[in-house]
Amino acid sequence: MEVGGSQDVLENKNEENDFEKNGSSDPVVYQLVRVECDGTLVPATDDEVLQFEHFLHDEKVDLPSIEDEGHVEEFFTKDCMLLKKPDLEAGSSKLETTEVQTQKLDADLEEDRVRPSDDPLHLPSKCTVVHNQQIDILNTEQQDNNIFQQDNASTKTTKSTVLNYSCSAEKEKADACSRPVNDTSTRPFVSEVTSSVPDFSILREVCLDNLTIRELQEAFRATFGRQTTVKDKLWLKRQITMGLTNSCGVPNSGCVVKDYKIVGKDAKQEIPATEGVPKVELEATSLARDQALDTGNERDLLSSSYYHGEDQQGSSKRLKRVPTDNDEPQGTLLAEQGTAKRIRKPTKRYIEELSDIETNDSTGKLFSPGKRPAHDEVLRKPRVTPFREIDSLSTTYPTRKDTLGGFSVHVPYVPRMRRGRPRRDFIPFLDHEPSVECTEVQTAVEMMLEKDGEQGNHASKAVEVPLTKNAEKKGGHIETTDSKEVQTVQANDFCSADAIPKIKRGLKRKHHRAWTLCEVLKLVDGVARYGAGKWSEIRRLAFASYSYRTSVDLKDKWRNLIRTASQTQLHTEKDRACPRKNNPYTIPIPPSILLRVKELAGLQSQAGDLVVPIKLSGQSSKVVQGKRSGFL
DNA sequence: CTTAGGG
DNA sequence: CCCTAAG
Repeated sequence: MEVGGSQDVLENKNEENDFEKNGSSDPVVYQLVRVECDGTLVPATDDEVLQFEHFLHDEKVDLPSIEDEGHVEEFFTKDCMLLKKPDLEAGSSKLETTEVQTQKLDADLEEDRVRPSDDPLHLPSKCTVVHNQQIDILNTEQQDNNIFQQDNASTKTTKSTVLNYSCSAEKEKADACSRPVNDTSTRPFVSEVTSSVPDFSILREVCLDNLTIRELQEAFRATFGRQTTVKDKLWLKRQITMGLTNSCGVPNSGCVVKDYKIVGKDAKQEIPATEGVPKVELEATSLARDQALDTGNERDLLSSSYYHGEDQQGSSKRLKRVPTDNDEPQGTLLAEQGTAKRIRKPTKRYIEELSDIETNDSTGKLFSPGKRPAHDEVLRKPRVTPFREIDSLSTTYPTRKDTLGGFSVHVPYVPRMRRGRPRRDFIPFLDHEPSVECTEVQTAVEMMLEKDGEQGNHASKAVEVPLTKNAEKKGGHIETTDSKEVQTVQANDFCSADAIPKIKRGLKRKHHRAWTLCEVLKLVDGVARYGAGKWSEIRRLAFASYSYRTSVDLKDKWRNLIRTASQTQLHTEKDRACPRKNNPYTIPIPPSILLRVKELAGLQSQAGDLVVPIKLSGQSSKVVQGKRSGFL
């Protein structure tokens, strides 16, 4: 069953939009919802979903451990929160850990949600990801690393935008939590993290309740090795506690951490440190449930639903893991090592992103929906699914064939993803474009062949290549990208993002075609006949043979002509003095033509609505001695 | 799709 | 040339 579930992940997701559904199915589904002030959940809008998707995606794909906390934090600060709805059927055993973690996390999140005003950062409405069902992700053929990614991919397809952030996050969290101080596991990031983790031995016994926010933050830092800007005491406490105890079953309040154990101040319960990490966590969780430890209402809700499902799968799902609860981290370590999965090495990107996020966060500058999101979002997008996939396969980008100046070449292909303002700071990917080399030749040829209009039309239009491969994803993702400026979750796009736009750019740019004298003449004539502004007409009638000149081109050219004409006139004499100024590469336009252009321009502007074209039967430039030519 | 404009 | 906003 599990397996089947996993396979159907995507499908399930699609179908599980409605979080009302119970967790009868295995798949874990996250739905993005908005939590209103009153705590009600409202389905997120596409935009919101979009945002989250990115965010989530990032998280999942490359985020390793501990940092998760940070992310979550970010989440909050951004007024977004991840909520998992635990209809619980634990997925496969593997997943379980995650699941459990998730549960806990959710609890935390919920907690946060419940206490909106605690933190200034919390805004009235929030975005929440609801976890509808458990997905047996782990069973998927993809291994840990890929799982989330895959998940994302599938998610994207869904318009409903089901997000499964918690999964990874949870997982990570689990890792973090379970990670013992001396964890020497082979996991790359783990070691890394570990190193950064200050010895919280000093925190072995602490009563978090007595700490100030600042102290808590400090403790947080000590525990997770990273700074936090969260000012939510409760949250901090919980995080810290969890971190120290490797447990997620942390009461909302009144608890003391003792030797990696949580000691309920209220004497409610004592949660054994779950060294077994996730797995153990599960146990712990269940335990907690039994004990009805937490006072949190939301918690109860969660647990109820959560456990609801659990009963069925209960034993089977649970890790076979022996409940050997060693309070000792070491034990945890061993256990961890024994566990095959949960190995995800941090991506550089991830790291950067993370830091970036933090940076931003610390800045205290919550991104304002207005501006930057536009770019960032777009930029980020690409990396999300399609590209990722590609990336993993081979670091190459998809290419398409294009003909430039008669040369057939492969150019990186990227589907057009946005319609918003283009990014300007990208580094031209054009260098790639073969057209450069060909250009000279071609232009030269063209010059000589001004007549044959049809020539070289190939280059002009980039063919819309159906991206079959990315189709699905695109549908879900890229497409959505178009949505205006959605406030993006984060602005850290720099790494992956910028690459995409460039590519696209390069592809699209039409081959440059120098205007020939002949064309200019025709243009001028056309303007004279039909009037400036009738570009389509002119193009149709006068440029019938030059298919590569669009009305826009004509317009642009005309504009340039006017510009040069005016300049030339003024500086005619000067030009002689400074011949260098004349661009040798531009075709010198005979003064006569310029003159005429000028006149026409003047007439046009003057006439205003006197659109009536002046009939110049004669081709000679001089002919047009407009009555008003004097004006200019 | 066309135009007009800014880049 | 590109990209967009307006028609």
